[in-house]
Amino acid sequence: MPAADTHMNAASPLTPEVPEVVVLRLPLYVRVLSQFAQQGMDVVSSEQLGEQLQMTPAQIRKDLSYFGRFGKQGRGYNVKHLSDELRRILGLDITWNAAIVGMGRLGRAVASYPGFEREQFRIVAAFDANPDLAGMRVGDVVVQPMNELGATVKAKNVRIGIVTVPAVMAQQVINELVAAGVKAVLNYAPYSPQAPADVKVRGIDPVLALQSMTYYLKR
Amino acid sequence: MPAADTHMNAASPLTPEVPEVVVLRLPLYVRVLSQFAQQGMDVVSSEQLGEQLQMTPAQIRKDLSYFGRFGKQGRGYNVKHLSDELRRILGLDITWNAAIVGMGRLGRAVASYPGFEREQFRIVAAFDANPDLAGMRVGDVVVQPMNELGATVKAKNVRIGIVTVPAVMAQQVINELVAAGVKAVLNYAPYSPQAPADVKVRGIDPVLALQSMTYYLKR
DNA sequence: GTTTGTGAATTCCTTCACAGCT
DNA sequence: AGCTGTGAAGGAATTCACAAAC
Repeated sequence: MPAADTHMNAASPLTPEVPEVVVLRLPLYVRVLSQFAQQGMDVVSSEQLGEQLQMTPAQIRKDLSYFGRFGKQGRGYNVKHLSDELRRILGLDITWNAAIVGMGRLGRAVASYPGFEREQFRIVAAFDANPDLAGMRVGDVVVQPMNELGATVKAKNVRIGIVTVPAVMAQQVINELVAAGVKAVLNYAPYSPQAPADVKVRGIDPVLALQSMTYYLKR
Repeated sequence: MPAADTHMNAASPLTPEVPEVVVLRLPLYVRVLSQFAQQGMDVVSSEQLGEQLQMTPAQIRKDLSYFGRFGKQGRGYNVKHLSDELRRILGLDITWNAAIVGMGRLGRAVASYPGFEREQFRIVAAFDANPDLAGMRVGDVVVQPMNELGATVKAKNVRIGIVTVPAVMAQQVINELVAAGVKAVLNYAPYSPQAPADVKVRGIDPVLALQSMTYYLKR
């Protein structure tokens, strides 16, 4: 196991855990660093990062300090170096395999989204409960029936499940993915699923996002 | 920064400043209440809501207490009543008009997603910078050129913008939407935009969600 | 001079625990 | 008895502010 964690504190029996909210922000830093790199910048300050991300420089520095010391006083952070370090910390230095379940309109759109491949997430299998869809080609993969999910997930080293089924099917599908060994689920269904504590679930629901904004719109 | 006013407490009894995290959770409550209603339940406890949403009952009760007293001691909450109240609080008792900008593959998929209409968000206009797409029919609307954005947004009472353009175009498009009077933006571009404080922006980025989960996967 | 990294201070959020209502 | 609503307590996250490094 690589020594990705520079944190000390060996006295506590429990590992000093990085707050989840910090982990959620790291990809944002990676994204903005790519942008700065594309603009030809090779050094950036926490001030500049904070301006772009609408957050305080102190928060960025504090977040980074959970993982190490990546900057130079009086100068800032090397864009390429910080980006590489954060990618390594997040486990983005390798390609991750994902399986998508639900090949209706939404599933086909998600499977065709080029943003995944661009960031080294590869959809290596697709499933649908409708046997009529089996054999259909979507992107780089061929749709398989649900009964092949367990074996395929294991055979293809799939660690991530993407769920694009109707809300009423989501729990059952997530159960099957978890049973097959998946430890991370990206859930597009408008439903809050149950999952074991060692399985990470993130929801993508544009309707929830809209519904929280209307609160501020209605004067 | 010497403008540190620690006594700016708005003494107004009618505006108890609700934390944004609370507002972000309200749509979740609405969603789970619909689910319970569909199952035929007409009363729920904070315990039951908490179990479904994986949060503590106390948090749910505290959140609701920002807006009123919706439950009955010893009994719980009337599902229909609480749902109606939360929808009203969120401004979901009316239909909201939205405009979508960027009619490429992603934009067409988003515009066709039935989840918006189902929750009374109506896409009433669509725009694209490519003049060749003008006139194309997508769902219920016809794609218009960008130079018609300002007038159309005003004419059709659009309060929400949905941005499905490439990252490099996102800031410019958001600027145009804001100039046209839009006060809420749902941003699908993998980019963190700048916007005035009175404009709400929420990002939808499945890649960010995946990137924060891999941190936990790489054991 | 500039900017980081970080303990300390502060602010914000969650959970507790129980009075009070049904 | 059962469950809400809510001050108070406790815990987390953010921001401050400054010594150290360049």
